[in-house]
Amino acid sequence: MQPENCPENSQLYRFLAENGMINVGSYGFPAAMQTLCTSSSTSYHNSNYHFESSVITDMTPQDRALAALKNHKEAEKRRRERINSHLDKLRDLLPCNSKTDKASLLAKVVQRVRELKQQTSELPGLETFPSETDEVTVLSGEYSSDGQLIFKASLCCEDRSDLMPDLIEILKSLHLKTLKAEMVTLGGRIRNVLIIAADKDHSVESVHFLQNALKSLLERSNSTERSKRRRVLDRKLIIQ
Amino acid sequence: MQPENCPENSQLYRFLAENGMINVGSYGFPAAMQTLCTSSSTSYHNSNYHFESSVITDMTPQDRALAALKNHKEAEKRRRERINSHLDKLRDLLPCNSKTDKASLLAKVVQRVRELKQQTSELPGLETFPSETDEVTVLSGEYSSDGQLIFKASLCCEDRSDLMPDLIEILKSLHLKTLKAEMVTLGGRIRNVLIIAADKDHSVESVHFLQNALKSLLERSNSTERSKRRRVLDRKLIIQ
DNA sequence: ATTCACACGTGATGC
DNA sequence: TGCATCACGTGTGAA
Repeated sequence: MQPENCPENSQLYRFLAENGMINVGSYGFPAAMQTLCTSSSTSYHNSNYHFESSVITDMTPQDRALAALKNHKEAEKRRRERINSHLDKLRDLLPCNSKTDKASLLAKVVQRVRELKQQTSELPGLETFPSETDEVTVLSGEYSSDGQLIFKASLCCEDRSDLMPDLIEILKSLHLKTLKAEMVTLGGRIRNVLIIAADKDHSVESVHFLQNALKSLLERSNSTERSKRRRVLDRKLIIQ
Repeated sequence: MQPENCPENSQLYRFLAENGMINVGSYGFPAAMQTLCTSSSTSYHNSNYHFESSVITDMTPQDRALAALKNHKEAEKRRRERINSHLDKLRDLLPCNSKTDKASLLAKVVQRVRELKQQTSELPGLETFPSETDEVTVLSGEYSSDGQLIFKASLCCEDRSDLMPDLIEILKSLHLKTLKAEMVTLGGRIRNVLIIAADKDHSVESVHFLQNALKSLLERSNSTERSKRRRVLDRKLIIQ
């Protein structure tokens, strides 16, 4: 807890304060008590203030504006704190001391994630079964003799019945041909590994588009509630 | 390239501008050309103004202040861009679409790094040899029958002659006893794995302090130039 | 004295 | 409308 940083120093604040808004501190909503959540950073429950009608009706437009401003200010502060707390966690996780730059820290994180991603993808046997974490991997691939770009795409997520139609639709819309497909499900999760051929004309863009499309596909999977997670038969299917 | 964001909207700017500083755009020093570093994503080309010496000598204090302000503004903008570009890279690396929150994105990153770190630390055989990436791992450990906390600490970094003395000094200052030590070097890099006992009184704090101390040790290793990287004999030493 | 990184409060924008 | 996020310009302290 650092001492309050005296926003009264601000010219604008002084300007407003001198115009008769004295008790700035008494207005405004209480900042929603933020409970520490493990990872997802977003627990904005209990924004339930019950205030009497008189409080509302007594608010002049100026008061409302000031209250909104204060609210906004505090919300922004909470947002910063949330982001910074995650950055601190990352500082703990990576080999760097506590006073490294935000930018350098993030650079290290990028590097580390790339490395780890590569390491795990190189591990034999781990790739065949679906993992517990969602994943989209699109490797750069090579050009075949006739100029087509051949590359590998992998998608690991919760299984759902309309996943394959969506996937097929995506591939069709991007004019991508599936040369080989490997599909493994285990415990309600699925891993798809596709070998794909892209037309020579827009091959690079297609790869990038595909990556984004797969990610949004995956987001859609996540937005559907977990409670619907039906138990499906584990199956392994290889088309080639 | 978005259209200029008209800082003239700002009240302060307007205030300054109305006091006779009309041609704000023509003043200002060129931002110091920032050299491109590999990872930091910053292409700050073409801020090349070449001004005659008269320009400098003609600077009134007001001009200098304005120039400094502009400089500062631009530097800050560059900093933001640097950070955000790293965040964008992380967005590409993780399974999330391009419009996910900064905070949520970072939460995912934390989760991912934790997972990957755990995965790789569980892999047999990979841990014995020093890796190419610097690493500090301090596992939580267990309490022995006499109340001491027994835990494992691992440190992987460039080898250097005064690493061991530093390490010993750290352990001594934290009142930690080394029960078992394993040291493997390969190609100028070293991996230390220590089994450590902490006094019952400040065991938890000691673990945390140790982690930070090891990290700063590692930072010191990095700050010494790589050119001094002497070729040392690979060795494997186990004390127990 | 200059540079650098950070936190802050604010306006804009989206839902 | 209110409540999110974001980019921005600024003040400030450390090297």
